[in-house]
Amino acid sequence: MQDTPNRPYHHGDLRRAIIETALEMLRAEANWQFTLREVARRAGVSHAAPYKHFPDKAALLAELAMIGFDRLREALMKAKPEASRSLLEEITPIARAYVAFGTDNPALYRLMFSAEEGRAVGMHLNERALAVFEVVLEMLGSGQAAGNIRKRPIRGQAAAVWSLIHGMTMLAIDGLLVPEKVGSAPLDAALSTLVEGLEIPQPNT
Amino acid sequence: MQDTPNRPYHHGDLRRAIIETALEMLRAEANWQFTLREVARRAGVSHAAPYKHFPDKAALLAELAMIGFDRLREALMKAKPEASRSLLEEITPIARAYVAFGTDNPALYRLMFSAEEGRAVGMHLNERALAVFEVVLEMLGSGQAAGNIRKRPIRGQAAAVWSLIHGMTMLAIDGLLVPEKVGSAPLDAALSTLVEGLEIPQPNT
DNA sequence: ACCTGAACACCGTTCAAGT
DNA sequence: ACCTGAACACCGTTCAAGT
Repeated sequence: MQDTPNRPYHHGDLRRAIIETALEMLRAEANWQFTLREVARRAGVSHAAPYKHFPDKAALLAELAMIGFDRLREALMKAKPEASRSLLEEITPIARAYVAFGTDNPALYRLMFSAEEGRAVGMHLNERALAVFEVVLEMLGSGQAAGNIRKRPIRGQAAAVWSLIHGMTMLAIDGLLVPEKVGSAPLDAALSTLVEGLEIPQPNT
Repeated sequence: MQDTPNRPYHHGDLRRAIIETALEMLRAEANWQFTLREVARRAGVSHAAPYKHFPDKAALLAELAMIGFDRLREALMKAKPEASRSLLEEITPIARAYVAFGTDNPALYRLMFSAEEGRAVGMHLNERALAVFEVVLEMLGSGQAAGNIRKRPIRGQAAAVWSLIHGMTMLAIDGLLVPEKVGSAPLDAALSTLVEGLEIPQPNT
């Protein structure tokens, strides 16, 4: 696919090719044992070539994880509704987009949260992950300002929202939170429980 | 440790020894690349010996994961308070015990939720995992019966509780939900948000 | 400056042979 | 019935050598 018929000795942009090949393979198979050699093989280069562009396997994984976080953040921002009357209307599409990102890209999502090495190396992985947290934070901030949300420490509320959605995504990927096992539409049900804890109680409760 | 000085040719109870050695190693190092050969080495047997007791590496991982779920369930039941006046009083010690289990045994906890193979093999891993879900379910059931909890579909509420606590545990293990980064005492803050969504609104809100 | 091929130290898994 | 040792096909990583 990315190897030209008369591929020259020098690839041209092997770095990008490696990343794209890896992302493709992550998308294709959910339970794939990530292998540097296989990535190189499919990119059409020797297994030693990647080492000219990444210090080691962990560095590539960290890079992929960062891309994953960036994409997740974009997906969340795109899902953000223009205007919304209630918190549930605001939070539901974002939460849906989040879980959908995870279940559509299970291997990548897992990778994003298991790159221990990448995190230890001191790369910008943590910051990228916390950028997702910021999206949640902003949403809650505007909700509090609009008077839709209980006045509580906002970082605590954000921790609750992120934890719940991240946990649900993980359980969904693991096949543990599917309708047959846990009741129908677990996302919506869990979400409304969460929203009831965030929003200011209405008279008709 | 578990290899006697004059160990005979036949180990006696190698199956148990392998499991215990593996658990020990999981406890010792948080970011350990699980290696069948290293387990065998530390158990004092050849690297082929484990294959007489487990069909393959995935089977051993699945077994360890099941043990992990059993221990988690025990820890939760032990943490369950005798009597409790409010939902927060009931749920807080359980949630604390859950997160503590994860942060105390990060490698094992990760393993429990990443044994894709073990789940596919059709072992009883899923059932063991869902037994944890049952603990949450029971707690909410008694809470609803006592009139502490909003009358909502209970499986949805349980999905919210398990997702939030699982997500928080994972984020804590990943070092993403620590006080410095996310505000102080994220567990307590998130928990009170969740509890506000579960319990029937009090007049003094 | 970028890539290859051989080499090294590891894995998981199998299988004939040992006790 | 249970364990070992050699063997096979794989990895990640390094390094001299090629273009």
